[in-house]
Amino acid sequence: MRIGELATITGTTTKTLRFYEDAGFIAPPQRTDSGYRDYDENAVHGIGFIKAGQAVGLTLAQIRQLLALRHDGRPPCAAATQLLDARLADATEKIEELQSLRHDLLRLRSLADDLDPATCDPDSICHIINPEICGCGRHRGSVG
Amino acid sequence: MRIGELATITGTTTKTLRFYEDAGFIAPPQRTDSGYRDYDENAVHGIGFIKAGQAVGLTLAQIRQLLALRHDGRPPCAAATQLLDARLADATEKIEELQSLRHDLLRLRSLADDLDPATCDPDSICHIINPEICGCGRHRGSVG
DNA sequence: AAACACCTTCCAGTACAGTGGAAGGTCAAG
DNA sequence: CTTGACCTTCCACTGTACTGGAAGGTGTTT
Repeated sequence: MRIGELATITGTTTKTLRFYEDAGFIAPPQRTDSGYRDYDENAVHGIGFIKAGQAVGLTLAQIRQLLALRHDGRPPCAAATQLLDARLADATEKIEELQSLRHDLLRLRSLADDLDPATCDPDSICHIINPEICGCGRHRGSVG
Repeated sequence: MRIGELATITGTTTKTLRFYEDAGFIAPPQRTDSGYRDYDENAVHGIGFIKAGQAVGLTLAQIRQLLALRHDGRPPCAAATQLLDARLADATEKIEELQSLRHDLLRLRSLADDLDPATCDPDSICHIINPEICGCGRHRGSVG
């Protein structure tokens, strides 16, 4: 099948597929006489793996590690399990950070209803968003 | 005060402060005879506002909007409240996504303990991370 | 006078995962 | 024989928030 069809059935774009090939995430496919890429069924599995990895929050760099193991003929299961554990710890931590951020936001939100814009001091720029009352630095990392 | 001192007391770096100035987040300060930046107390408030905004998850672009209002002599309170509401919705949604991701990760993790690497099919690359069993596409956006 | 910390500007690079667009080739239908 | 959909390569760019480093000036201390 050609690149457009593979893009459609895997839910990506032709741009992305060429990018994956250039970056070594999928094997370069056969070519037709006119130079068009000609994929087989395995390509669908390859893209599926990348998407599955992304769905559980792996980066392409991590997915690349797993692919390298498989390429060497070794099952990537142990490495995958480690990455899963790391993601699990990440996700748990991020949930906690977001919950703490959410509490701060709710607090500021009710403050916003109580404060009068007319009493807002220009020097401090804003009396709602303010280092005195925001949880400055408490949500470590980019809590997004 | 000079840039290094301002960096220390605001918890940033001189690089970042020059970046903020270049990008219009803080007013260019006075200069000494030798060309050194010479900040006053208000600069501390300016940086404090930026940090407070970041602490509640605003982007620099959003902080810039609020600064523009203040610059025009208008209190940014109403706009800040809107941004707070948007962040609140964001955070709530992201928490839900992460919780769903976390469940998937736990499921995969226990699967990983049950499956034997020796039975892992090379064509599908990995029997743990797999479009069939991963929540492919269910965690919309970069759930990070 | 030399060492050292600090300051200046300017340009380029980081991570991440692609995306945009130009310039041109291929193939089937009308 | 031309239209339109699809394909090719290649290079540069997106957004976010900085960060690194070169080349050189300033200011205080020893």
